[in-house]
Amino acid sequence: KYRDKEKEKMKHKDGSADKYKDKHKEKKVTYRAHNSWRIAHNVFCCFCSPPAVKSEPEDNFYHSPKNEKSLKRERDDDIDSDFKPKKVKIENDKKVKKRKPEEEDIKPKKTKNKRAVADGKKKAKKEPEEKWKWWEEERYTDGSKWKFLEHKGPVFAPPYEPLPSQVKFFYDGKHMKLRPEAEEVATFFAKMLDHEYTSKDIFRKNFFKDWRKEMSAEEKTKLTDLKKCDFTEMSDYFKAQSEARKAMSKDAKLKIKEENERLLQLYGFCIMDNHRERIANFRIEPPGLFRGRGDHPKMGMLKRRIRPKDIIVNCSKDSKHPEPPPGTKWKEVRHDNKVTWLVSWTENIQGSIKYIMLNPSSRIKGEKDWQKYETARQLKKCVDRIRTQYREDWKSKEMRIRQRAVALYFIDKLALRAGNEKEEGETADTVGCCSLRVEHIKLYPENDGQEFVVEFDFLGKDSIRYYNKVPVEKRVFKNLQLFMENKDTDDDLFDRLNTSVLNKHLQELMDGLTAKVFRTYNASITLQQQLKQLTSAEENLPAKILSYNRANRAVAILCNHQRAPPKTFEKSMQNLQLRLTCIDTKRDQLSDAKRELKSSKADAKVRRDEKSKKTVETRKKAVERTEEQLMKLEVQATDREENKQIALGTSKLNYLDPRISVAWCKKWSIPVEKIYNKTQREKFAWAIDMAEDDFEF
DNA sequence: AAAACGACTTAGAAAGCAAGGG
DNA sequence: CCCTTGCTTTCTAAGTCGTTTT
Repeated sequence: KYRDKEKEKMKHKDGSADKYKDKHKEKKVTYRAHNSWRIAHNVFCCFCSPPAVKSEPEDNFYHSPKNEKSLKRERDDDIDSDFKPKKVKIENDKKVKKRKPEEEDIKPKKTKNKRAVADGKKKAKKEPEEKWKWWEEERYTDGSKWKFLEHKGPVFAPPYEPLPSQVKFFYDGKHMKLRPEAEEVATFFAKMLDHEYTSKDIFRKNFFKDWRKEMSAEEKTKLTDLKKCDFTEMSDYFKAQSEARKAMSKDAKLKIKEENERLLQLYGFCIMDNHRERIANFRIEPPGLFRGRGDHPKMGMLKRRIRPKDIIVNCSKDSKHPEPPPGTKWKEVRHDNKVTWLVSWTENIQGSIKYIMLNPSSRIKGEKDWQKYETARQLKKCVDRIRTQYREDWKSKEMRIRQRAVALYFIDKLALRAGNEKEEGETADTVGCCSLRVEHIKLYPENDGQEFVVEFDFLGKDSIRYYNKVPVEKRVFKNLQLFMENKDTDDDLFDRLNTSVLNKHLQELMDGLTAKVFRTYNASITLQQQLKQLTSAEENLPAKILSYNRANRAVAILCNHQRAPPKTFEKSMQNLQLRLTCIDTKRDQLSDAKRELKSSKADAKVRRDEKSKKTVETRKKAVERTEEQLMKLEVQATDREENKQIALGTSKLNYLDPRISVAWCKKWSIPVEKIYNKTQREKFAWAIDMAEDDFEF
């Protein structure tokens, strides 16, 4: 056993010697200031807390697979076959095609509306098609995403309009007229002058380099130093423009609105398989300066204008193809129904492909979303087994297995992202689980009275800082010590692991399982568990909603969804103060009203006439109303306070099975509008329609 | 087997807008 | 009625993960 271990260690040293390049030596880690509260408050959520505490909720939900579903077994089998998006083995078997992954109501609807075939496009346009329930129809099982697709193509960015001649640009104090190509790029910079980006070295360097590419030979020789460029007149001009826009007459504003609506109706929808569906982003991204997040090496580079000849159009052969603008041609028109995009182009900063796709309310996005949650529910059934296994694997004699097991433990317990490797120098230096480096964790055999504490401190997606101190099990701790032996701070912590190895392993544990499923699963199960725990029947509506938001917040904390507190942080604090004063006033009003009520009651007793009875009634009502208002304000204030730098939206939109929320609303007779706004209701229409109050994730 | 590519989901910031309080 | 101010919508960057190419 020990020899093996040694062998592993050797491999470690030799095999990966050149893997440990000096890659991250001089990276600057600039954390956002607002994250410091996390350190200060040492925030934990249910999954970051010690195992002992954690195991309680688990018991409620992590049933062993057998107990859990003995009754429903056969049906689950069907479900399984439904949710193999890629490897559909059942090809033409109509019987298996029932698209209901939901156990409760598979049978009734399956033959109702067959997906109509690819010809009735005209008709689809006519009928406004009030609320198509795609979730009651069959799904494709052959890997195709649609049979018919017609759209009008993208809307291009408006062409550049040269500045009026009175708006001048100065170089080294002297007026200089730029030719339009160079002037346009200059305006991009001018528009960002107030932003701190423009003071960053890399941004300025990248911008200037790309700007010079747009200059004439003459301009190039003259303009050699960005510091000598004076964009203030341009900047002021644009500010004035936006002021003018704000101050426009109602009429003019309406006109613009109408024009936007016209554009939306024309370009904002497509016809996919007989249904008119909303497109998410039908406008091509306008040119401008690239704004990466965090310490991005390419910030400030010129994002070039996209022209028709950059565009690949995807639609069905028998559709009316979109026309390129007069005098131009598309790069290509293709008819690929194995993909969901309508338009694509290659972007020049990273060389990646950008797409125009459908709105989240569309069938094609909704089905996928639904399926995502079904996969997570599958994980629920086998998560106990998987957890047992990775704990076993902590003892493996193979280094790669141990690393895999510890990484998986982090992904499960802390909801970390998988952490693909990234090309160095192309993007900001951020990491996820598999790409953690030695410098990102600290080990404390003992810390604040807890044993085996791991301190995480790294920049994750979007350069959002992840900071957490977590007690772990002894075996994990010992393993981490082993992984860190003889390594430099910028070496990979899991040097024998990457996301593709991990996901291959997960695939073997459960069909469709990947690292991100754990995030979805843990987020949703946490919501369900927290809702159960926090909601009490006696509470009134605002209090229940506060409970919902708190449950939501637990998830957001788990997933580390942060937001920058508004720039006017101080001001918002003042506002809160104001709100509190407001509440106080309400409180006074309330006691006044109560006193009045009492006196009028007494009055009524003496007089016993209709009039005084009425007064009692109205005063009673007044008290109730004020009480309600007070409650509402208090709740609002607490909610906001607790929410200061936590963003609930992302988890609500991407991680929480909407059926949990819908079921909760039904159970407590809370209008779903209190939880989901219009957009969200559109996206989750399937869940709102199908989830009953007894839905269990 | 590793690098590159392609398609798709997830993400926070900024822009736009409406509603409620002074 | 105006003006914040907070919510919604838009925007597009930045991930994940499977497939294809080298």
